[in-house]
Parts: sequence; structure tokens; C-alpha cells
Amino acid sequence: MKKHLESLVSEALVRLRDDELPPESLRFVPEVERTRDSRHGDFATNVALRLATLIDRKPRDVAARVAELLPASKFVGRVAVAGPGFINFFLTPAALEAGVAEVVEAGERYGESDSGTGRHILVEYVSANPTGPLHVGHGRHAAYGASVANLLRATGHQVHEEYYVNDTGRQMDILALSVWLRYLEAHGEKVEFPANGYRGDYIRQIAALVTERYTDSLVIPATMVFTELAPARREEDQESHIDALIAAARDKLGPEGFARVLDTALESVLADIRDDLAEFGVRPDQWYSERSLEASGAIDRALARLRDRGKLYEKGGAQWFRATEYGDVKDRVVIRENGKRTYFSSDIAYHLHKRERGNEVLLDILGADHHGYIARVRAGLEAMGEPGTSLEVRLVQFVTLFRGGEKLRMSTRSGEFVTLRDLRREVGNDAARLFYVLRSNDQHLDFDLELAKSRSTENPVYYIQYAHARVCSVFRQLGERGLEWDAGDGRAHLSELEDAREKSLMTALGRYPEVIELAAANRAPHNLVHYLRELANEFHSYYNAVPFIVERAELRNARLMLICASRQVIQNGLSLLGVSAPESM
RNA sequence: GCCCCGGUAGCUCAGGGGAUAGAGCGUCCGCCUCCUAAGCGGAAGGUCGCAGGUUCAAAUCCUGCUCGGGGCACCA
Repeated sequence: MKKHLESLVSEALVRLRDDELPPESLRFVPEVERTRDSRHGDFATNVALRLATLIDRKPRDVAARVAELLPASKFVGRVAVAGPGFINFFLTPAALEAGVAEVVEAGERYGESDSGTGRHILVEYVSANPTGPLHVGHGRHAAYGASVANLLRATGHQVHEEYYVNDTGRQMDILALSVWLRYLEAHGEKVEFPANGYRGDYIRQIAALVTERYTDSLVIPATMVFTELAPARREEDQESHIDALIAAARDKLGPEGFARVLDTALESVLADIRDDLAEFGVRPDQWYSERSLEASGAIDRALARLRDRGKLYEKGGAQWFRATEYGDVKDRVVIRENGKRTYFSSDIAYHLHKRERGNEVLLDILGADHHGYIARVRAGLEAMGEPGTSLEVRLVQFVTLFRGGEKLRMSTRSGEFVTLRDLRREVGNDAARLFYVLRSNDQHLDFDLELAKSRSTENPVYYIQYAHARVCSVFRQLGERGLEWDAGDGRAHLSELEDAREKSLMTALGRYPEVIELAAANRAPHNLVHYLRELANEFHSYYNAVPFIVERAELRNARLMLICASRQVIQNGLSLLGVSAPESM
């Protein structure tokens, strides 16, 4: 409808252009928007206000002229010039009726558009280090990323969802060491577990898995590992202490032995993350291994590209990338003094490969604490000859858990409520998915567990789902009374829906495609949540005030058509958010 | 010091160049003989952090300040 009106305005401008508008007005794109107040009609355009300055005429005169030149449309009942020079459009009943019919005809596909057709976009999200179970913060990333991906698909984009697996580096070594030390403990060795090692029951479970696979073949007397380390150093420098422990473990076990522990741990943690996300309705198309970048030569390729372009230099035995030439605050090391590549070198190689796979947009969804890293990755892309604008980053702010009014402490050490799985078990997947995207991604999120669980009016999940269930219930009632819905008859009598609540519900349904378009463009699933709440409110008001299953078949069928369309839109919207639409509650 | 995010009703937040700034919760007052009251209606409640600027028009854009959260590795 919005597009239809825009084309009418464009046509009017073309007519006006012939004699009254200067050539520069050719670039003028008309904007038609929903009005906030129904007294201003259904849609309005500000073209006259914007044109008036350009041609130095009174806005209201220009508006009147444009209104005169608008082509007739069966969907536009009245056009009015109002306020400082707005042109207001009042839709005909036929426009609203056609909208309702369109919902029912399009069904699950209602709201889809082709605005993004042909655009390949790679959405990378979560990408948590595989060193332990996902926590509640990752849950927000998962819910947000998956919903954005769904919105992009609904608007025609070619979407590829990816989880980048940091399966190499120091954190993995610490994981392996932690597991190995628990394994030694389980075999009767006395170990001093380092303070900065990974704690948590899952480490012991993985240790048990190591025993299952390799029996006691990886047992080394603990004294051999610990006695070589000066005890004083443990106190002073935990970091170098744990590095020394890793080196010792590697030395005693040999590279293969250490790799056995590490790979067992990696597989186990990754399987857990995969299951966790799958249960949450989040299924990335690809799990991209950081290790594979080394094996495939992608890192060499990226570094060569930088070197060929003269963007690398040597300093202090390390290789540096001239990131400052591309707006970063400092140059970045790509190859350390010790010859190892940095995480950053993997990262630009990864992003280069995203581009090499034909993606126009690289959408990274990152934690707010990663913002400092945007400039350097973008710098890397540009230095390699890729457009810096291809990288789009959305930061997700932190989540704070509350139980009632009380803030929950979320530290791994305290062992309190921290994992995504725990949260899902407590409040359910639907509430978790919806609560996570209730707020804008760049707003801190207060997640109240009690509210998410409450089966009451305060809980937006139930409020929206309840509207869906109520429609289903009406159709069940219909069957129980031995009646059937005649959709064709309903379509033919939509004009009987003259109640103000019916009009405003129809208007709300017509907005859905615009909401999807906007939410996708802004990467803002919370726009959709707010819309669904409003739609549910429109429906509940209607339900409360008007009986649907009435005597007269024509009116009954028409009303059922309207609530059927409402149910469809709620179902489609919830589906994009990964929330179920129950038939009864 | 530099960078990112936020400051809008008592609370949690939408709106991010347009007309009289919205929602939920909370408070107060109403509505079940009726398709699910997990619902609906009404009322009260605002210096859109502060100060300048741009514009026909600023909560919205720009600059400065301020308060709160986060980040500034040869870690990943």
C-alpha cells in the first residue's frame, strides 16, 4: 500500500515537473509514511514541505497542486492538505479489505518481500570460545543473530549463518591443561589446580571421557609436572605460571598426547554448544574452524596480500600491519617475535575468506566489549583491497539477570546461575527467545526470570501467544457448534466489517510488511516484538467487544476472516523470532 | 587520555528530521449470564541529561559539557 501511494505521488510530481518544477527536482524521491494520528488519515507525505523550499513557494500551495495532480486510485478515498503542508491520504474500505484478503491468501509467506534479492550476506554470531558451556550473554547473541538472519531471509537476502570456532590458541591450551589436571586427580595424583584454569563440573566430565578413550595412558606423576616450577612464581604471576604448566604438560605428554586431551575437550564442548543452540532453535549453516585457516593457507594468502601491497613491516622481530594508515589507533602485530601468528592475523584471513565466498555484506554480531576490534578488522579488509564498508558490526550490550527485584551475581567461580541451558530450563525457550530481543541490541538488558516465567498480563510472551491461541479456540468452538468457516463468503462480505476496532485491526495487519522491512533494514527484531504486542492488543480489544460466532453467516464469515488473518500474522511474526505459536494455552 | 553504547512518565523501555512525544509495568477507577479475565476500557503521570548550533520543522542531526556502562595486548 505504501509503495502504491508512493507511485501515485511520483506520478503527480512527473505531471508537475512538466511545467512547474526545476530539473534538479528529478532526484526527488517521495516519502510516504504512516500517520501517527488517525485524524491525519492513514498515510501522509511531506513532499510539498520539502519541495517548497526548493522552488520558493508556499508549502500549502505546493501541497494543493500536488494533491490535484494525483492520479485516481480505488484505494484512496480522500486526499487532504493539512498542517504546515502535509498531504494526507485516507484509504477506502476496499484498501483495508484487500489487505485482509492478502494475508489469508499469502499465508505463511505474508510479509515477505524481495527488497534484498540477490544480496549475499554472511551473519556471524555467538562464536563463543569453545572452552565451556554458553552463558546467558551468549544467549542474547544467539537470539538476536538468529532473528536478524530470519528477517533478512524474509526480505529476500541470501543469508549464510556462521559460528566461528576459536579452536586454537592459548585458551584452548588452558582448557586442555585443566582437563588433564582433573584427569590426573581422577587417577589418584595430587595436583595444585591453577587459579586461572577452567573450573566447573564439565571439566571433570571431559576428564572422565579422556579416561574412557585413553584409559590411564596419559597419566604422568604430578610431581614431575609441578616440582620443576618454583612455587614463588605461582603467587606472583598466575599467567606465566599457567603457561609454564602448559609447556610442562606438552613436554611430558608429547604433542600427540596433549592433542588427544585437547581434541577430546574441544569435541565435547563443541557438541554441548551445538546441542544447546539447536534446542534454542539456533542452527548456523556452518561452524567455521579457526584451525582450518592455517591448513587451507588462508592466513598465508591474507598475509601475502598485505605484504604485496606494502602494508607489513618488521619491528622488534615481529611483523606489523600498518593499521594506522586505515584509521586504526595503532599498528597491529600479525606475526609475533616467536614466529607465531596472532589471533588478529587469523581474523583478517577469516574475513577475507568471507569476501572470497561472494558475500557482499559481512555482518558480525559481537559483544559490546569487542568494539575496539572493529577498526582493525576493517583496516585489514581495506588494506587487502576489499571495501571497508562491506563489514557491518552490530554490538550486543550486556545482560543482567534479575530474580524479582534482586540482581543475580553471575560469576563462573561462584557457580551460580550462569549458563544458557539453565536459563532455558527455568523460563522456557519461547520466553528466552522473546525476552532476549525485547530491547534494542545496543541497550543493556535487564532479564527478569520471574517475569519471564509469570503466566500473567505482565509477560509479553504469553500476551502475544494468547492472542494466537484465542483465535484457534474460536475456530474450535465453531466446529463444536457444527458450523464451518466459508472463507470465500467471508472475503465477499468484508465490507460488513465497519466497527472502529475492525478498522484499526485491519490497519495493523496491513502494517506488517512495513514492519518486517524496517526491522530487517535496521537489524532490529525488537521492532517486530513491539509490533506484535500492539497487534495482540488490537486483537484482544476486538475479542472483548465483538462476538465472532454470530447467527448471520455473511457477517460471521467476514469476522472469522479477519481473526484468521490476525492469527496468521502473529504466527509469521513469532516464527521469525523463533517463538512458537501454541493453539491452546 | 582516546573510542563505543546509553540518559525520554515512579520503574523497564519504544520512537532516532515532521503535526498534540508513546507502550508495558506500577498507582487509581470500572468490565465475566457471553467465543479462554493469561483478557478489555478509563484516569493520573513528561524541562525527551544540560548548553549552544543547523533547519520551514529537532526527543531525533552537529558541537561542547555532564552522568552511567563497556573497551583500549606480540590474549583469544
